[in-house]
Amino acid sequence: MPELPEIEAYRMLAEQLALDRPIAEVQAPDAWYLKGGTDAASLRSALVGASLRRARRRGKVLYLDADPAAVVSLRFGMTGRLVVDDVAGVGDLLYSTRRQDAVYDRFGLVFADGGRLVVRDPRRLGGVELDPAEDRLGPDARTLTVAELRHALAGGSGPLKARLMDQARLAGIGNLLADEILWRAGLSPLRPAGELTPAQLRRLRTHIVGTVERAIDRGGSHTGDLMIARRRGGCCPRDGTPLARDQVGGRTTWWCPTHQR
DNA sequence: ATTGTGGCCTGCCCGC
DNA sequence: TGCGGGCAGGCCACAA
Repeated sequence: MPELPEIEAYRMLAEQLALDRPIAEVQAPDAWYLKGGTDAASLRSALVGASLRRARRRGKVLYLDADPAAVVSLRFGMTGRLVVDDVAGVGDLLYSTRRQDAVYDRFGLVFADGGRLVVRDPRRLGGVELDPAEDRLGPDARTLTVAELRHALAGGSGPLKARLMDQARLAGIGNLLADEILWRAGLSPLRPAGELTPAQLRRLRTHIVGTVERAIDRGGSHTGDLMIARRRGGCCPRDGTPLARDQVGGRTTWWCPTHQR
């Protein structure tokens, strides 16, 4: 599903293909998909005649900066893709259908040249917002510092994994990346978030940034080394221990009780 | 304030 | 072989 690495691919696609093309039409056929009080009329008013100048990303949110000034945020849930001129930002998406069907188009910008930027999301778990509040998200996981991580985890009594996936504290980590990061860092997903030693904090920060960067290079959050074992009967690729399967933060969590402490 | 839970959405997989 | 109940999880509303 789209986590930070997939959204980064979408951002690059938008930067490559969608900038500086005057917008002729806004397609917003699904009012449910418009969030934060946004409606189709306000989107048209802000965007028709404008052009996109920049595509930014913070965590799992893609921001399109338009000129005259307007910002559109795109969230992709777990099955959303970005498609520009029929070029998809990523290939297969875990848990999403491979069908490329226009009935799943939830939002679109039609350019004056006839091309199109589309959010294609079968399960409608994503959303579009005009001029969103961007400070609802924590610092981006790709460029996370130790100080930022310390602050994100401070005072937390809940499980470490739940904090890592809290987008308001740390933006970009989803369920698959969280499992992979904690597995690589050798930390239990269940340990209290606020009780890491300075050395563990540094180690975790290294693995967050490193795992994210590697997933971007390798083409997605499903490319981690733990992923092949993330199934019933799966064993730890590092030490062969049968993996534990728990619900942590409401999410299915696969982890190694031997080397994750 | 923080933490936990349920529901939304839909395609697909597994077991009967 | 066909069918239907779970399952997947990002995110939000809500409860404690």
